[in-house]
Formats: sequence, structure tokens, C-alpha cells
Amino acid sequence: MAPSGRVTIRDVARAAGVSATTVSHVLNGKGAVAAATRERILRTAAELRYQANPIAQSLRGGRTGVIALAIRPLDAIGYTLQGVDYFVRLAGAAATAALDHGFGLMLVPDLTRRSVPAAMNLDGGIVVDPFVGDPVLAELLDRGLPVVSTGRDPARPEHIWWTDTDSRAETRRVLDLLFERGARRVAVVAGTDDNAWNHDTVEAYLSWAHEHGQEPILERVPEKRGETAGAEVGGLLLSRPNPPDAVFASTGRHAASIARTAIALGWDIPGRLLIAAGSDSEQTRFATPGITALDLSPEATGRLAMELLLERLAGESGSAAPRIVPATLHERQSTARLG
Amino acid sequence: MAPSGRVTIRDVARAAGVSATTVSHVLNGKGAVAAATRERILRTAAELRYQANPIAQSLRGGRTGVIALAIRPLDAIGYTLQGVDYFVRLAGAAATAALDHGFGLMLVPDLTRRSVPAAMNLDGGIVVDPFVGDPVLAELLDRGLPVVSTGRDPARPEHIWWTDTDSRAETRRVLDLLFERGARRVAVVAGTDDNAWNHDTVEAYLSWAHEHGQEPILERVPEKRGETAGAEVGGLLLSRPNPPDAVFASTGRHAASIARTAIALGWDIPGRLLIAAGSDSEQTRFATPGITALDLSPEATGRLAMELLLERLAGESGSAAPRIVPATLHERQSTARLG
DNA sequence: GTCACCTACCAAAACGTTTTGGTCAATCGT
DNA sequence: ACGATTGACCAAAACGTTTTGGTAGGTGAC
Repeated sequence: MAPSGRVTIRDVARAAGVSATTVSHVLNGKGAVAAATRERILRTAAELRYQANPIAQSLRGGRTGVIALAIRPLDAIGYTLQGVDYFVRLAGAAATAALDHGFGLMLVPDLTRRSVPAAMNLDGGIVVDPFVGDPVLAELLDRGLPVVSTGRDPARPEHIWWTDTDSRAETRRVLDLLFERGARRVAVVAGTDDNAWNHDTVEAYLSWAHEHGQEPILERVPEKRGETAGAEVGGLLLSRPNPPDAVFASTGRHAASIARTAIALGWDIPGRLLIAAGSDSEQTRFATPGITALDLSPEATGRLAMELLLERLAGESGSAAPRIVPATLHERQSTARLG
Repeated sequence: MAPSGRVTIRDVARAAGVSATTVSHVLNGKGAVAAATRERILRTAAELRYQANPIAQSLRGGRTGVIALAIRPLDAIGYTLQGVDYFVRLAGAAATAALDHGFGLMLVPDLTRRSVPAAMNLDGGIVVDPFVGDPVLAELLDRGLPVVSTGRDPARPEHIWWTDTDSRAETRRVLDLLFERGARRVAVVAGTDDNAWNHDTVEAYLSWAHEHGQEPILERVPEKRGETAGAEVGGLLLSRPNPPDAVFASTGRHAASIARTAIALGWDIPGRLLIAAGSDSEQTRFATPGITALDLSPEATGRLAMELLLERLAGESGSAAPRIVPATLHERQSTARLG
């Protein structure tokens, strides 16, 4: 055994009476090795509990098996609250997919703020909800890494390696539902994070309102001010001279806090006001009445992003990107019917 | 430049007219090098944009700079909901602390279920809320890795490397508050995960009840069944012949859903029933009325666990462990006063 | 009989560092 | 004046793999 106490390939070679080359060949299924020899080597390796040293493999092969995960909206607010269950579900799915393929997923909080530790080098990266012109996305690309993002960076149209739900279509789907349930003045409350999701939501709403001959009623609320801001904007909307009869809020937190405010102000939901959310969360499921929401399938998004990245790493560049993940609309009490 | 396109230490050595040894010494501040030479080497390295290859450093030094993070309660339920904001805050703080010291934090979903990918080897691990006799904790320890857990493993008293809040004392603190606000029949709803947190909560409650001459009213609800189970157990508690006048639920989700059920059944909170939670979350802040809860300071717990681990890696074994993190009690409307 | 081509194996190089164990000259102590 | 020490530097080994470029013997074709 090596002085380090670790069993090396040479120990196996010695014990089996062959060269290290042959052991390597057997273990990696490469060269031509006689069946008997192969057996003997495998047996010896198992007996000695040989485990290839991944660092040495990396040094030789140039790959580390480590993929970075940057969750941009959380970077911006310091990993506190917000629609966190979305991100946990996404990160969990991505980590699981990575591990299933022999890769590890490394959490990297804001690469641009702290100096990147020398200790890590990466095979690729996943950036969740990049901002417009996102510096972390840029940094990873500058390093020459293959990067997949969850949601595109609108300032970087050439970067086609992303996965997302079709935010515009899904937004219209919810708006259409509200219309079908009788709403004729639909207000939208979007976030202020400068990313594709908010852009697409607003854009889809404006054209939808135009098509339906409705003047747009649009408010924007910072993602980080979920609970308090929802109350403010809710009060604001409902005290308008010509108040909306439905509110579509992009986050579940905003939708729930607006609903709560409306009820406190004496509005009946769904009798006098419909509420829907662009992202399902604990708040939409938990609210009274339950709030209709889009389940953006973060698990599927995370898994697909990882698979897309791994395919690129494996050189299968023929696969189509971007990849669109379908959302599921959970209809709940909050959009039952007006009147 | 090396054929790989990468600038190596030898390229710098050649350009500066010295040996690779001297470059290494300068870069690591080790040997004795003349000031002029040092300057020249540093300048050359900067000009060539030299970046040490971390894999080669690892191979030589035996360290990878990667720390594993296992979040056990999430492993158990597949990274879906539950008290997720606690875990996100903890993981974010741990990852930030790691990065500040040049380490990366790798997410490892259930090491025991999937074969450990060859691609990764680790310098250490952090296990969040291990179960009693936790197999993942065992696996990491078996590999000879230094491991710090967040919450101890009661089946492994010799493993003293953990960080946690003093669950028993904090539980008593909340119970005392309820008592002070007039409650004389306090019920407790704990989770079913087999870990130190639940054990300590129950144990503290039983002895507290005994001291206060109160018969214990204890219910246990699976963590994963947050929203529906809270309603059930709430109904159960309140329909008892001799119902409680206060409920302490260990998770925010359970507390909030019990509160909602109570209100739906016509109980006034806090007039006729007090509610408190053992863990602050979106639900406790968001509920109407606001629910008094312990903020378990996941950021401090995560950061401290990481620092403890890094100190061990650095060989500073003199530091005291376990380390206790104080919790903060957020008093809200739900415990204002009975009557 | 020899040329070509297999099969089965191996020695050495390569990956890019850090560390060990030097050499050589200059300085110091006595 | 001479051994001991120090300062400045370097060649080579080491870390544990994978890959390259072989060798040696056997077999079949002509």
C-alpha cells in the first residue's frame, strides 16, 4: 500500500502480477486483455478495496466532475425567503440528476462579489434566472465553460443553451382563464427583478390587454418585499376609481398577500375579485381561499437543464436547445367565478 | 504555453528565467527568494495570466477544497416543500462561508441511495438534522472524513462535532411565555422525523408539563404532511372534552394550519387559544394573526457549522464543540394574551 | 521463409503542481 | 584562515492516474 495509506493502482498491479497499464485497461474496459487476467485483476482490486483516485483521474483527463449552480435571485437578496420552494425543488432535482451521472453540483453564491476560490475548477455551470446582462453568466462563459441557464438572458440572444417554461404562453393561459371566468378588468402585479420571466410576463400581458380592448393595469413590486408590499399594492389597486375585477400576480407570495388584503377590505374572492399567481408556492396552496397558480415544474426545469449540460459535456451537440418545460395550471377556489 | 492551451508554472518559470520551484515558492510565499526575483516572477505571472491548476494542487496536496452538504430531512421527502426556507437560509450561509475560505459546497442528495460518483472526493461534510443512527452521517464518517452536523445524532454520542440551538431550553422558553400569558393547558404538536430536534422538543415538553402539574397533550404529525395534517390534528385537539388553551407546534407550517383550523372552528386567537411555533417560517409571519415563533437562526447555524469544519481541517482542534446557537423569539399577535 | 497481422502485455511519458534534498557562493564567528 | 551558517536558487521526485508507443510471440497467407 502507498505510504498515504491509500490503495493505488500499482498495489493492485503488484498483487495481480501485472503492470499498472493492464489494471487501468481492465478497469476502464479499454485495451485487449485475456479473460483470465481480467478476472484475476478484478478480483484482486475488489479484495484490496481499490478505489480510483478521482483527483488523479481529473489531472490526467482534465475534468473534475463538478458543476456550478448559481441561483441569481437568491444572490440578490442573500438567500433569505422569497419564492424559495421553487429554488429548493429546482436545486434538488438538478443535484440528483448530476449525481446520477457521476457529477456533483456545487453551490456558488455570487461569483462576482467574492474572489473565486482557487480550490475549485469546474466542468460547467447552471445559472438560474439570470438577470439581463448577467455578470455571473458572463463570468462563467468567459472562463470558457459550457453553461446552461434556466430562463434566458435577453441581453445575450446568442446564448441558446437554456431551459424554461414558455412564460408568455403560460401567462396568456392564466389571463384567458380569468377572462373566461368573467373578468373584464385584469390587473397584473409583476416583480422588479430584471430578468426574462418578468419581461415576458409584462409583455404577454400588455399585448393580451390590447387584444382584449382593455387598458392595462400594471404594478411592479420588488420580489424581496413579498409580504408587506403585497398589502400596499393590493390596497392601491382596490381603491382605484375603477378597480380591477381580477389580479394576476407573478409570485405566489404577492398573490397571497394581495388576496389577504382584499379580504380584509371586504372584497369577496372569488365573488367580486379573482386572484391568480404565476408561480405556485406554499402561499397559494395555503391561502384561504386556495389561489389558482401555475406550477412551473421546477423539478423538470432543473433536471432538463442538467441533462442539457451533461449532453453538451458528452459532446452530443445535436440536441435541440432551448428546451421548453410545460407548466401545470392548478385551478383553485380563487378563480371559481365572478358574481 | 502548454499544448493544452493552459499557462503552466513552467511557462512562467521560462519567461521569468527561473525554475518552476522558485515560481512555486514565490506564489506560495514559502522559500527564500530575492526581492527583485520575486517581483519579476509576480509580474510575469500576472502578464501571462497564470492561474494555478487546482487539480494538480489537489493531487499533490491531497485536498480538493470540496465539502459535502447533506440535508437529511429533504432527502427523506425528495426536496419538495416542508420548512424549506430554513434549509435555504442555512445552505446559503454555509456555501458563503465555504467560499470565503476558498472551499466549495457540494449538494449531495442521499449518498446511501445512489452510488457515490467516482468523480468526487471530499475534504469534509456537513449533515443537516441527521436522523437517529443516520446512515449518511455514518457513510461520511466511514470514509474517514471530518464531519460536522447541524443537530446531533443521538445514537452517536461520541460524535461531538455539531452545532445546534439548545432545543430543550428554547422549547421551555416558549412554553414559559405561553404560561405567562395565561395558558394552563398547553398542547404540543411535534414532527415525526426521528431526529434530535423532535426528541428534545418532546422531552422538554414532558418535563415542563410535569413541573407545571399539567397532564401532557402531545400529538405527532409527519413533517411532510404539513398543510392537511395540521387541520386534522387541530380539529382533534379542539374537539377534546377538555381542550387546550394553547398549542405549541414545532414547525411553522403546522402552527399556521392549526391556527387556521381553529379560527374556522370559531376559536378566537389569542383570546381563547394561544399559538406558537418552534421554527419561524413564511407561514408564521404570513398568517393572520401573526404567529409567535422561534427564529432558529439558520444562517448562524450554517455558518458556524462550516467554520467548525474548516477549523478542524486547518488542524485547530482546540476549539470547543458542540457549539450552541441562540434562537430569537419573535412575539406576534397569536400569543398576546388569553381572555 | 517471410511478410503482415493479430493478441497480450508493459515501460515510460504525461497531466501540473509542491516538496525534498540538494549545490554554490557569500557571510560570519573565532 | 577555516569551518559553520545563511541566502538564493534548482533538479528531480512525488502525487495516482491514463495514454502513447512500443515489444514479443503466435498465426495465417502467399
